[in-house]
Amino acid sequence: MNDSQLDSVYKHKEVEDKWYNFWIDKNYFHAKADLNKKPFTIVIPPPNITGILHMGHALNNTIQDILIRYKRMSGYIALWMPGTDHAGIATQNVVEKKLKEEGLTRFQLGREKFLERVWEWKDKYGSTIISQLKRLGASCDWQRLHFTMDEVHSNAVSEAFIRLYKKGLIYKGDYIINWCPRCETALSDEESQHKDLKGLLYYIKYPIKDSGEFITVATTRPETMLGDVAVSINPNDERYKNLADKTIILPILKRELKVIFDDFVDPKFGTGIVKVTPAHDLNDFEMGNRHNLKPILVMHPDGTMNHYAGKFEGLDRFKCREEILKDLENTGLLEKTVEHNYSVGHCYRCNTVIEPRLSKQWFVRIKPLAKKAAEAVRKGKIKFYPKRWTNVYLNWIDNIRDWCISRQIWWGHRLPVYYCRECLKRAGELTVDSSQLTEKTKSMNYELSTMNEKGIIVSKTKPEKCPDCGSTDLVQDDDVLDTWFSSWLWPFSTFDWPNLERDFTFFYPTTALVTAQEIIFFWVARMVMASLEFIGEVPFKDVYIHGTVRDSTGAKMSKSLGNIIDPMEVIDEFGADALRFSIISITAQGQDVFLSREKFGVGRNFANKLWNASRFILMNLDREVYVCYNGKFPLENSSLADRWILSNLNCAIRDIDNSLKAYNFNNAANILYEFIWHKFCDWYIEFVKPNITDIKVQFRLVYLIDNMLRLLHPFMPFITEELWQKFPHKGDSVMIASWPKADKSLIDKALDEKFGIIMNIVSAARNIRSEMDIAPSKNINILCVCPREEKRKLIEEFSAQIKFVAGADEVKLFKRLKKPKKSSYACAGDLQIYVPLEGLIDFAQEEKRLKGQCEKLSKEKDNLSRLLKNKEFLSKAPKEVVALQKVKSKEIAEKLAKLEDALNSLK
RNA sequence: GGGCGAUUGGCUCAGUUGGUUAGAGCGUCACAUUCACAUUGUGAAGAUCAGAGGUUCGAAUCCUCUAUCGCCCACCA
Repeated sequence: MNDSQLDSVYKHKEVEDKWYNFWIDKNYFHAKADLNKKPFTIVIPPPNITGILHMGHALNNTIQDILIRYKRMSGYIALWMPGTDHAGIATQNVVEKKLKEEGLTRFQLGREKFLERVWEWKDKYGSTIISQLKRLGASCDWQRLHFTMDEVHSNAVSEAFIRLYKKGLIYKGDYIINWCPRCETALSDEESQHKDLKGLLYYIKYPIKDSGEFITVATTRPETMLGDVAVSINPNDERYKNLADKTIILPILKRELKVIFDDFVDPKFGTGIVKVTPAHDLNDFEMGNRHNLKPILVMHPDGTMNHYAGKFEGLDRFKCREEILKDLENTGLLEKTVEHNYSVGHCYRCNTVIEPRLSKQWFVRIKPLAKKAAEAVRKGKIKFYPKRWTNVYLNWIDNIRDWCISRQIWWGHRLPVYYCRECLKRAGELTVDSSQLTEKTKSMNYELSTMNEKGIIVSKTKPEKCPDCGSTDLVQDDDVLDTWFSSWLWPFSTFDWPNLERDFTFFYPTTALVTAQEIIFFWVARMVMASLEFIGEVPFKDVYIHGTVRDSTGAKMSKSLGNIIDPMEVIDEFGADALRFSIISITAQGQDVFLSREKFGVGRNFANKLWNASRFILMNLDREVYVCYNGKFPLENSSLADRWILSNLNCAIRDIDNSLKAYNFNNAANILYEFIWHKFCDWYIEFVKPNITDIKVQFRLVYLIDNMLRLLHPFMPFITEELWQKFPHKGDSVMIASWPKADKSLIDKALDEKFGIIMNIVSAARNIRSEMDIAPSKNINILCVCPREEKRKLIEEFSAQIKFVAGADEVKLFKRLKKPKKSSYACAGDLQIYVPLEGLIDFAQEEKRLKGQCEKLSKEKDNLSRLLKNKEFLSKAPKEVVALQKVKSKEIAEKLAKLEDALNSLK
């Protein structure tokens, strides 16, 4: 007996920090380029600094850690590049909220002071998520921790911007963009999330000038009528041909509107006449361009109406809508209101209804980049797992529109763009109508017009003077770049691009990207574009898209719904290993995960089972094993059980490898669960228990545990390290131990069949025991009838074990035997088992039990005989299948006959 | 409007290239605590694989249609 006594329950709290610190101290997470080895690289999807770890992160990072640990053990130089994202709008919102509590706005503070506050906030809270990742066990190379606002990244961002600008792929232009009136910034199309709303369609009468007649237009946003400059009709619409030279009077404002004819208008929708508001609707804007109409912007950036709105000036857009409707109703111009379902964009950060707004913004001309990115995927240079995302990606990228990259916020990478006021003045471009600007927009200076290239200087640092006119009156553009403009460089900016060195050459392109479906467009596609553009290579080879984490009702987990399960609480209660294992084992490839608290019991119980199996072995381990363990499984004098478990171990290794290679993580986890619990613990340990003092048995157990711990380590890093260290082992840590290799020569399916005979006997005996209500304290005798010599020998060999696990006094073997009186019967495979019950037998119960079995068998027999009479089956099915069915049929018939005999002899 | 996913025992999900006995886990029921583990063990009950049609000797699996749920995309005034 060994003196190292373990608790009977695995206590994760005493283990996790200890080993994490140990790994850190040993510097195991650091990946150093080594040309003699192969690289395996993953860049982390950088979590927002505003974020705290949620279950989506837990899933995402567990998957990455599994891959990284697996590959690291397999001999790769495995680099997991960590970092965080500055998350422009999100972070700015958080800090602004805090300011509000102090009664401050960012404008009162000014840009510089405000940014100081954001950095303060970042220093204080920005690393929360990093420490949470550590608790999860993430083996990131923390020496390389990056942040998207670090200098390296700012430099990369400027570099990218300038290169694209010089290639003519970045431009500034007037366009209808998605405007969030709460964040007061432009958003990309991807940042505007469409939601279906039940709304109303308002039919409004517009008077025809000097006629006393009206036309009717339909709109969902009446407030935008204040910006109408025309009404539009399909040129083929016979109904309205007479309106061609008429003038329409805009109600309320009494402005005169032209009538234009445009194919865009669908005669079947509404009245077939559309109001045209080029400053607040994309289609209207395009129509306006086609017909040379001058747009009228009627709102301030904060969504209140400006002076073009006349008496509605100062009202919020929705309040304005109400007032206009009242007004129209009072003047009899509101013809009708009908219910109408439509979809409206919402800000992905604050959920405010997006206002389409004419605005001067910076755009990336994306089609040339997208073309290459589509090609790379079509040619198979990048593969999606599961495959179906390929089409989603391609569909998006084939229909891509230019990317609006400027944001009117302060937290982010400021555009590397400077304006020469002198040049702009001379070009007449500096035309800010200050009466239109609120305090906010004034400070942002955002309407500074720069359509003329002259006067625009794109540069990483502020130039001393204008290269054209020599003026020193230069100002930097106030806007910052979309957060994703730094994210899309992430796979190579983390390698200090454009100053690429050894590490880059070694580790790039990265191997796999693990992410959620939500950001395929935001991030995945754009990284592909950026890498192809700036590096000339794909950024990664595999993209694994995992599902969304939902609660048990299927709702997406979110703070606002209050259905969050906090991973930190789960780690406290169940342990990090339990969290990791549970979430992985229930996540089929690419399927959404439905979580509830109870599900973490699976992992915890599994950890405890492993703990106790190890405890049992450790309790019985001789010192000699510690001294002499050489990592081998002693095959001399090995039994069927030994060869069986060894075959199954190698089978498991092979299948786990295949599963991991195919990104089937749940499969791999379940193979381990099945092997460790139901093969190793349930059968193997039970079978070696009688011989536990045998040193060879101990070596074998240690070998098996050693292998299991290695295989399980990527999934459950903490408990495997804790146990591995307690067992005889070579090396300093399981996390750098070598990954087991499957020895296919040891895999033998015949062993399963042979060992299955033993298992069947035990199961049959247990079944009888249970169904016949035989108390566990009462021992039984098992009479085994088996005509075949070799099988009898086999059973003989294991009689001690069978006795042990089935609670039998004796296992007697017979070549032939007339059914003994007063005994219960069972068939186990092709052999028969009797358990004499000496007066204890309840005939009625036994009859019922046997009849039940008979029924099952005869159904099966009927099915098979029908099949075997089917001529077409016999002629068309492969010979092997037919032969197999014949054998089966014969076996079943025999079994059934014997069962019926047993049943009859009861009477 | 277009696309995708799901539908399998009470619940949550597996199910590789079609092969005839559809698997787990949780839950349920019964029994068990001298046993490494009650976070346990043993046994049992429980599913005509959403529906219809088709291909095939043979379909949970392949095809078509339908239904329900969910997601994504889209410039439906």
